[in-house]
Amino acid sequence: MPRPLPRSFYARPTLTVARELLGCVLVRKIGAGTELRGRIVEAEAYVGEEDKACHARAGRTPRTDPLYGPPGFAYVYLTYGMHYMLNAVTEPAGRPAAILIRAAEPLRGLESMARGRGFSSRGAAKPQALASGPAKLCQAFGIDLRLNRTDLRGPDLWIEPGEPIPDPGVAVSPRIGCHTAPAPWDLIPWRFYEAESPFVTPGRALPRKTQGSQRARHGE
DNA sequence: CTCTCGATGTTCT
DNA sequence: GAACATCGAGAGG
Repeated sequence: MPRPLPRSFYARPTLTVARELLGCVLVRKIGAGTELRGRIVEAEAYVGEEDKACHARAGRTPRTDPLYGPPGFAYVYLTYGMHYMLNAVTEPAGRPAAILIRAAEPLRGLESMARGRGFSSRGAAKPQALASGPAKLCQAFGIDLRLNRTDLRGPDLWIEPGEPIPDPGVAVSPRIGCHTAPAPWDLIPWRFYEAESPFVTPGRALPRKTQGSQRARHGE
């Protein structure tokens, strides 16, 4: 039974929603039988036309239109010509904002997720390789453009409440992949993730401008 | 382990 | 034309 978060959950400040989305459970129902479930462990906030890393920085266009719509719906788009990204629209209608769901801890339907990721059903795919990044998550959960504008109360895709993660378990950092946005939007710490989780985006060398070794040390 | 590069198509300048 | 909310393969230490 879908027990989705109510629309009022999303109709709040995006930073609050992003933080509280950690620990909630993303559910994808495919056909009659398969139900994929994953615990959200990483999310990023994109807020308003003034946020120069947000797609809405270019104003309302056919692509960004869902961001201006009512909260609690999906905003799905294609990037790099091959990867889909899943967002949850937030804030009251008219204010463009959303949360990028970046990573989840697989709970159920791991075999189907591995298939979606292109792993042969023979080899045992590591669970932390299934949805540890926004494009991987979409592959694992079978999310593509057909789910753009989908109601996040189901029946195809929804998010349920989960066990809340206490503050000490949550870390923040700049948003990943926003290094070309003008300051302060490139460094503003609007990425939220579970500090100790092995299911978040793996640390990678960020495309560096001219600096040498500038590593995002976290955890501790 | 680190770093570089190419895939691939839509959107924006 | 360039950029792009990415990923994985391959080269090198």
